[in-house]
Amino acid sequence: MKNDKPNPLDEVFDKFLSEKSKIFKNRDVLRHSFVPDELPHREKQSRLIAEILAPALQGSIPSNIFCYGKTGTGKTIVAKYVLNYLIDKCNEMNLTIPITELINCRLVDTPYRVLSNLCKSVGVTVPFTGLPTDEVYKRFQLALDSKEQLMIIVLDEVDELVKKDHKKGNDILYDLTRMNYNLEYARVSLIGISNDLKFKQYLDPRVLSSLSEEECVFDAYTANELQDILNQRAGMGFHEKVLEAGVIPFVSALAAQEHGDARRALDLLHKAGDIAERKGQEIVTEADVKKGQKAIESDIVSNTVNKMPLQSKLILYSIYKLENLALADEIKTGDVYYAYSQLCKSINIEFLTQRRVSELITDLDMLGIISASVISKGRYGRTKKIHLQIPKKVITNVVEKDYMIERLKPVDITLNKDKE
DNA sequence: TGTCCACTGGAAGGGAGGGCTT
DNA sequence: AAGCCCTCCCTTCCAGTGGACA
Repeated sequence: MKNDKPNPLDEVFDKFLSEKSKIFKNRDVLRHSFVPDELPHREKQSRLIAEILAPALQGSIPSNIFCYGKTGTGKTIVAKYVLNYLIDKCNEMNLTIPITELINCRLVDTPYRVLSNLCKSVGVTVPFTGLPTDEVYKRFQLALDSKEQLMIIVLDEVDELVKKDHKKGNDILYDLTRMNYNLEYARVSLIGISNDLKFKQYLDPRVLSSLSEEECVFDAYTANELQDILNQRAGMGFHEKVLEAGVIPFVSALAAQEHGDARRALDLLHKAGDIAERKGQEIVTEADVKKGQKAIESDIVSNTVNKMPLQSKLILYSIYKLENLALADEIKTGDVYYAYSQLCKSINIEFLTQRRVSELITDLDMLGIISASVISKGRYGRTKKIHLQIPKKVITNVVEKDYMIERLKPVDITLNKDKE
């Protein structure tokens, strides 16, 4: 398998395998998916959820719970933590262990897929498409009700399910929240998690009342609370005295500015450790944190842009080209559409309608890649005022590397008004 | 004060590509 | 093989809108 010539990659792997990390004791505990034995500053929420789920241990039907709070405020981890604890408790007391299923509705974003995941967790396989949703629901219900058991379903980012299709999203939630009425032996409890506080307004009142029988609010962490969380994880994840004194307060302060996002804080601490390690340092400094922050931001943006479909890249590229024009002090939807259609013509591909382009512009805005605010220009109509929000370097590094876009580099873009 | 612009954004539906049931 | 259903991406249609201008 090996030839005589040494592969330079050997050096990388050998070094990694032979040397113990001077920085990390255990990297995994710094991942936000890791569930520690204790959750600082989430005792109240853990207790509340545990109290709501506890009756299930005695065979009654637990209430559905709706948890909400901003990103990185510990909603998902608290749900996982309580469920793990519940399972341990059942083990300890020789009780039937509940089936638990955590579904992230950002990834599993249609009623069909949610149901097919639920089917899988009760041992039923369904095709990834082809069946009527009703049929998948029936199969799930039948399998679940085949014996006395409790199932706890956690729908993380449940708002995504409803935002995508109000009617279908509400229907599936209605069915799941009311499922207990149709079950003879099994019981179901639903935990809905959302970071969109406006989400409730999309919900059918019937769904809202049954989903939020109990509510659990997660406030943003303060800088001090973040420090406690980071200290706990750093103690497990880093070797002793590896972190320079100011590192944790600095990371906490940065994350507190980002509306108290613990996930972000952990990522940043992890990244800073990585940077220090790669440089062969023995301590992590504030400078590493600063570099880490830049690297994280740049990674996120580049990845997002890279994964976008061609049409969105072309729209983004049109905005970039327009921003480079001296006249483009105020880029409007119409300008972008005109520029975009020029680009499409130059590489001989069909262009989308303005309605669709307007929607894709909104998507880019949601991703934070551009800003697009609706403004009125009086008798000159209503439009979106558009600005690029990412460094132009990302466009040249990522978008221009797309093999389709490479073909149109020489094309000159003009503003809509220039054509008259 | 009414008009009118350049859109926005909701709703409905088409059709392609996938797969199931009968 | 036919009929049906799903998702995804898109089009078409159209009512609604904020505010500059006549």
